Amino acid sequence: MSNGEDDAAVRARGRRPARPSGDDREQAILATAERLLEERPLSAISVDDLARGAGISRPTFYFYFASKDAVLLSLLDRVVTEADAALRAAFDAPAGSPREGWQRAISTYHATFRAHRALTVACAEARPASPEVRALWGEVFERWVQRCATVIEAERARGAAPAGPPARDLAVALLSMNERVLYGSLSGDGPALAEPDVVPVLLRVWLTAVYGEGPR
Amino acid sequence: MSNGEDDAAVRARGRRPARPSGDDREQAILATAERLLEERPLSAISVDDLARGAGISRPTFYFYFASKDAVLLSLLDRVVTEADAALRAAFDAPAGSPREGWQRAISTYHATFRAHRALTVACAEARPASPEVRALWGEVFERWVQRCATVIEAERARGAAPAGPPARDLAVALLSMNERVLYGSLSGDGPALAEPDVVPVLLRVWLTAVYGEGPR
DNA sequence: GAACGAGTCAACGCGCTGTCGAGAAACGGG
DNA sequence: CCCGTTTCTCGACAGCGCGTTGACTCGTTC
Repeated sequence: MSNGEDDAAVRARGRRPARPSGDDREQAILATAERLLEERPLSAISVDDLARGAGISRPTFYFYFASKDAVLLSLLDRVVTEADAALRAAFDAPAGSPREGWQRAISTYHATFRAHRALTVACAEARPASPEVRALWGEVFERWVQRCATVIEAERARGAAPAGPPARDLAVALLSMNERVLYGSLSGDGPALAEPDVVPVLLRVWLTAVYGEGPR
Repeated sequence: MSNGEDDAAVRARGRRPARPSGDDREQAILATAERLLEERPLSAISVDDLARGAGISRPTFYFYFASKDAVLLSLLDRVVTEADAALRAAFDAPAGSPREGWQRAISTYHATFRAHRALTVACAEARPASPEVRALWGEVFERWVQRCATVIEAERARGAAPAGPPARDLAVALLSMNERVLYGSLSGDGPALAEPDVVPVLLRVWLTAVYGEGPR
């Protein structure tokens, strides 16, 4: 949800009514996690690594986070909020044709996650194992699906795009493509698109899928 | 590679020169793995579960497989070989237009992996952690990319498809879409396409991407 | 019948996770 | 100024899953 409640509100009402000493530790853990993720996957990072990196002992770690995954979730929450805001801005930007809107959205999506490569890859890999990560990602994905579907329907309504599969289905397929292609290109695993080619190729597929005639 | 060497050749030259008793155990382990994967993810299945399910003790398991992942790899190898053969057949089938070829290929892809839902999902989830799984999947993926790229180039050469991004890049993007959409629909996680909609929607995107004009 | 190799398992060591209970350190009211 | 309360800290424990070791059985082979 990226509500920030699990972070801020709990902080306010529960812990830390006056003293600000332990907040640093929490930040230190997050920073350590981000740093270690640059060099190895989450599965190769133990709670002990995180704790030592933050200058505390392992049990103390559990005072701040329920698990390793909770740290990742907290990190993901920030990035996802950032991405969502950037994406909303890209869509709502007044200037240019709708096609330029797609272009802006795809570049923004790509740029945001590329700026947090290690975290993005780690989350993609943790998703199957962590219900929370799955839920959080599912929510933003659903939001983007709806946003895209709305735009597609608007384009169809004004006659700019032809009829086709349900706009929602198209959006799911295309966003899935973005996700997988981006992951491949960031993780460097297997056959992947080279960095500079990612956006133009994705854009091309989006444009033909949205504006192209179906089988004639 | 699905070369079968790690399975068959090693079997022939190393172990089992005469006695056939232990082969059943190996099959029992594979069968147990496939059965247990129907009900829970690989991460929730221990080597002990596999061993007990096959009626042997845990150390004995290691006589047959190097690890849990090796079992999965062995299972994946079979499915991937099957999928590759089916896909090759779909492409090489003489009848119909090239567009029908795409349709056959996508349905075949979908049908094959759907028939092994649990295994497919497990492999997708194990891929980040297992270099062998990653390598095997990477190989078949690359093979499919090349096959698709070849067809796209042929279509362009005969004037049926317009110029566009490098055929290889297009193939990577579209196959990535297939992979992610199929995984989503099989794992039932997050926003996904409903089973019957998967093939038509994917096909539509493929056709517009390959045959549609780019931004005009 | 000795030597060999396939197959089997109890027992071990390791690294990881998460928890418990006993403290130290800071506040807040009497 | 002391005392209870809350925040924070960690040593030590319990448990699980992995992969290995070493010894033991049993059929085969020479």
